[in-house]
Amino acid sequence: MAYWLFKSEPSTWSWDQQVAKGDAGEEWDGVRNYQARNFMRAMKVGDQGFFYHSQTEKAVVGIVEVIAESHPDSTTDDERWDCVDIKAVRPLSSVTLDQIKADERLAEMVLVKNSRLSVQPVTDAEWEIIVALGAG
DNA sequence: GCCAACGTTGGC
DNA sequence: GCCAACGTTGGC
Repeated sequence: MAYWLFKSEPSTWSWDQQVAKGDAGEEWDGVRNYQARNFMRAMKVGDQGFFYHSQTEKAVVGIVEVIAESHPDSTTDDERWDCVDIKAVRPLSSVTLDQIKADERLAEMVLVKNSRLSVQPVTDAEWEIIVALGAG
């Protein structure tokens, strides 16, 4: 099983909105970046990911799970863009970007190295560290 | 609100 | 196929 990170501006699509969708989940649509799309194409049902709020909050706020593998993005007719469906699993006590940057074990995270990429892979080690930080 | 970084587009 | 111009993102 692989781990990922999904980034969203809370004013556009927030954790609360994701939670409101329940087990039915929702498309992670709107991605128009090849790297991010390719990561979504690599996802399998059951993979887990962090839900990250950019902009005002800049924190990992919850855990999501992939419930449908990549398929055409329903928000565009452009066949280049695919997306997966995800559902909220459980909230985390916020792990802020500051905390992540302050932890030298997380210095290689894509979130730190390439902050603009909206869908990213997370290593097993990074996953464990952040889950622990978010245990509250 | 600004600006740096980065990805994408389009002209050549 | 290169590269300049442009648009977008996200941290500050």
